[in-house]
Amino acid sequence: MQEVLFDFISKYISLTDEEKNALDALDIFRSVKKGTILLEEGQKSKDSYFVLKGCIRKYYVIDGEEKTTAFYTEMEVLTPHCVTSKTPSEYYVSCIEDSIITVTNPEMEVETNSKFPKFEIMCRVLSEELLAKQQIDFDEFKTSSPEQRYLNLIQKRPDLIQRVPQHQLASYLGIKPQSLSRLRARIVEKKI
Amino acid sequence: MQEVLFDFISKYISLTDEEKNALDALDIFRSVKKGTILLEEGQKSKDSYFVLKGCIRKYYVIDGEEKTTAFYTEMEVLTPHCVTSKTPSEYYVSCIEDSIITVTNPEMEVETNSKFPKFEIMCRVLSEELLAKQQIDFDEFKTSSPEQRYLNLIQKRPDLIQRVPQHQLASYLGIKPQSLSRLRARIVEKKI
DNA sequence: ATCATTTCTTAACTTAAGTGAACAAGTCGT
DNA sequence: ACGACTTGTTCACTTAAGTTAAGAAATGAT
Repeated sequence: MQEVLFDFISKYISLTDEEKNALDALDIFRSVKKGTILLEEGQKSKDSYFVLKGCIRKYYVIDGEEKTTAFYTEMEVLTPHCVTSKTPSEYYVSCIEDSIITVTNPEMEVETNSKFPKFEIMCRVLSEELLAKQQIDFDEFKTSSPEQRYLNLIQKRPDLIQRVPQHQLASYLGIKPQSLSRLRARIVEKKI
Repeated sequence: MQEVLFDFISKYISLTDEEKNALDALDIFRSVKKGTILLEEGQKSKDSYFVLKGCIRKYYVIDGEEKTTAFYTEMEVLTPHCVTSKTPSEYYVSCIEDSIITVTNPEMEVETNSKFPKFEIMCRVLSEELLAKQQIDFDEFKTSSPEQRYLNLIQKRPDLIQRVPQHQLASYLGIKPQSLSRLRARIVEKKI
């Protein structure tokens, strides 16, 4: 499984054997069962998750209702807000498929970054990339209707539609499950 | 005006006189008039903007309609997507008040970062911070109705409601100007 | 295999946003 | 001061999403 991580990293920086060993030594790989809750509301965690295989989801509970706002699949990183803000988490993170992830914390990063300055650069590039992507996604969300957003999702992350329950997809699209169901029926209607 | 920039930077790293001089030497301060278009759709620009005073806005033109997706005010940075993606810009950036901004490009950053490794760290922290903030904003947007979003905006960025035209605010909230006008009337109604 | 739970769909009704148009108020340039 | 353009509001009408509820289908546990 390390290979998947090394391949990912090699897109940003080249790794020496020494660096690979240092990463191995951190013992960051975890195998998690579907349904496992990685982070709960109110918890103070320092852990970031990088998905090597599988899917994790972030959700809020508002007025007793789950509101899913993000899915993280292969090669995606989630650093919960509470890690940087040092406040209790506003949301949950759970595993919606049996998954393999890495679990890291800021201390590990600080240590690795000071030993290998290359990592600092990779972290900056990565978070800048992520920020740029996030901004485009947000813009698209704001400028389109729920129906357009769903059609857009079919184009951009068709896998999600297969692997994720509809009611979780609905809040991801900013609507209610019934609306998504109706909207889907409407689209099929139009095609005929 | 440099002082404003130095104060901002000093929240992240401490600056020596040598470093301050290096920054001065870059000659990055610009004074821009209201209405100036800093970036046009289709353009390939490398410039990032940091607002010291005033307000700039980012907008798309979709089916002949302007869709405003972000405002940047004092102490906020905009690195347009085209800078990192090296593709023509999908959107416009214009100045909606007489403003003072800095204009920088990746070459400057590379140079400064290699001279002063501290800057690399600041850049990472900054973009991580921005990413975290952006994610919270996106989550809030997804989990709330237009009316809640407007009430939220009154709390979080009351200045925007004063300094920005309503029809631009509307698309920022993901709705049409008429809907915002109606929604505002509804809120006033409720208060009485 | 059965029961309970979760997930998804459908329908009727309510509420709010989109649309198109008209008008008033404000701003800008000359 | 004037007209042109921009901005904001209102209204009538259309369309779509929210709500509540019922039931079908799928999933999981024992």
